Amino acid sequence: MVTSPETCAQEVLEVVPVVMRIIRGKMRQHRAADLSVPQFRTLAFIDRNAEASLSDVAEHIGLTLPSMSKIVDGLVVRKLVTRETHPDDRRRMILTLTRSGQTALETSRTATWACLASMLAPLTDGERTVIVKAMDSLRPVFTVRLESSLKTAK
Amino acid sequence: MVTSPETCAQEVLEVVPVVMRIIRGKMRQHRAADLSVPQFRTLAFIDRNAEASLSDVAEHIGLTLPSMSKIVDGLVVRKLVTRETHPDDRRRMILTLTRSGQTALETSRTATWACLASMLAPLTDGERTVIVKAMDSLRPVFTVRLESSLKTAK
DNA sequence: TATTGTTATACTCTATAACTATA
DNA sequence: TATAGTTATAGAGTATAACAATA
Repeated sequence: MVTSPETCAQEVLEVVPVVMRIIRGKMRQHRAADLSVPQFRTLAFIDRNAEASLSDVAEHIGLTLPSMSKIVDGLVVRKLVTRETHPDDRRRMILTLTRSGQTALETSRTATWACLASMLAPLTDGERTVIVKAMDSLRPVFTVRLESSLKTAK
Repeated sequence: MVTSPETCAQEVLEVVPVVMRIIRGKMRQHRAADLSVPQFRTLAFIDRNAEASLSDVAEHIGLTLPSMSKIVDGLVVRKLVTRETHPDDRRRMILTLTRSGQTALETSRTATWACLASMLAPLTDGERTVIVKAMDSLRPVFTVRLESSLKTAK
């Protein structure tokens, strides 16, 4: 079976926005955490990358610095993230999750997983396997490369 | 191979937002059309469903009536859509694409397809086939009926 | 001079509540 | 009364441009 890039693109363009809308809704629905998708992704990145700078996060999430700055503002106000200046380079910020931030991330992640999982449960194992394989193919294609800014920063 | 709903959900939750962000960027990038994703989806729906009402569009895109109304406002101002009252029920709107609207839709669709296709081109045929199959599985799962939530909201 | 980040400003997207017009 | 849609209002997400602080 041959699948042209065009056909594949068409399918992706049709389905991904629909899935995205559901994910967004699910996340907002969990009042305990109440995180938007960008907020969730920001917390997740900071969790995975200790002492990340604002530029690191912005680059990975794919936002401009001002946009990222504003999102982090909100997270700091909600006390989910702390923002300190780096002792060795006072231009840089060191972003860290607070205890609350870790909890919010975990709560949101678990609840959203559970919701999505229940939606995916009616599918067959085979279908889910295909979906996972598809995601594994798509991930590197659409992931912004961090050209070592993180590593050099550390 | 067994893939649990949880594993599948995790993968979807991780990859879909990344793909979505690229799609959004690509769409905005084509200055000729310059459509946001919701605008694009709205035009596509009106194109597929002649004489759609505002409620029809809102329900299928998954937005509230005021949100949809505002999006359509913008499209009407840009002369991509016409908004007329239905002769048989003057509460209803009849939404139709203008010539410009058809052109904008086609331009945006083609350009975005081409961009995505070029990103998907390095994958193997097999990988693309898997992606298409995955999208076909995901589509019905996430194409959710919103009537219930809309009605209870009233 | 280059880098990191913030502020100012201006959009779009989105929701809820209150309203109008029509049925 | 019920339905279709708009207006009012508010807040988040996003971008560009201009700026400040630091290196």
